[in-house]
Amino acid sequence: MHITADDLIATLRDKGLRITDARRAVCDVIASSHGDHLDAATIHDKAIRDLGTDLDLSTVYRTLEALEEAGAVRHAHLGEAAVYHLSEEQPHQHLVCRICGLTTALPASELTGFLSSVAELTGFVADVEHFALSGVCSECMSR
Amino acid sequence: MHITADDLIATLRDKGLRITDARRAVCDVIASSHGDHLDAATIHDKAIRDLGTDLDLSTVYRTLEALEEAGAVRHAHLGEAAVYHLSEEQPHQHLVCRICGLTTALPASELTGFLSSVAELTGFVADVEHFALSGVCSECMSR
DNA sequence: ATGTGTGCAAAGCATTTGCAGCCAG
DNA sequence: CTGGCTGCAAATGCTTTGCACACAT
Repeated sequence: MHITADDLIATLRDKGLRITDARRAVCDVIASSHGDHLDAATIHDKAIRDLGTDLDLSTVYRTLEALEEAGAVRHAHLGEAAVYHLSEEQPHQHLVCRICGLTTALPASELTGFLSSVAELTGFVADVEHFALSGVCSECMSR
Repeated sequence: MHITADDLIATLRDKGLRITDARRAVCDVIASSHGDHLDAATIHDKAIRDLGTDLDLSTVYRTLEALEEAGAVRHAHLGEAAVYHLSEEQPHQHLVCRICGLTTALPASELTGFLSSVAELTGFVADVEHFALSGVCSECMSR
């Protein structure tokens, strides 16, 4: 099932951290943006606009850091800014077109074979999430 | 065969650009660091220390940009700073350990199969060079 | 000559950090 | 109460840019 904002709050509480409006807001935004990958600035904006919680951008970063340490959230680098998402999401590789900038996802099924052979060969356990695969999408290729 | 500094200079000249000491120095450093991936600051340092050419860091960036536009050089993101290398180098995927920071290269043979299936499936032509694959190396895994 | 390339300094971005006060526990 | 959390502002690290002067062509 989906991770809820309360689940994230509980995670923080379990770490012995205090629960504040700012942290609640960040948890809300992340939990409700299920599937999307948001950067810190967007999370900040959403917290202010959608939730009416006035918090500082640095607090967003600090909260994301705490959630990441707790293992509830991960971040990836798809472009300029780092994007954050729930750890529970299924592994998928992002394909970012360097021409049009469009991001598409590569099904996990295609990845497992590749990753296991990498692990077999080098012992390296890759985290495909972390960096996008840069390239040119089919649309832009045909131009 | 290896690309030489003169080849790079010629590339710039062919683009109608002027040849200066600063540009010569950047070309020298890149051509002679064959195989290595250097960031702008390192190229800057090497130009000053090894070649005695006193140039500005911004000039390094501008020259790299020109070389990249000409297709002679490419850049990749392995960590904080972007690293630059000759385009002629054979494709290889970098595996960067998130624990110890060590970078190892993945043989091209492992990649081609994966990449062609990605292309087949999605039409996306990936540039594996551009981003490293983040993960945990075998050393750090066993700890 | 002439406009391209340069150094310098300052601006941009995303992110981090120091600090004094505030509030969750 | 009391220390963890916050906002604020300033600092960071990489990269880009504006500008007046220098120099390759």
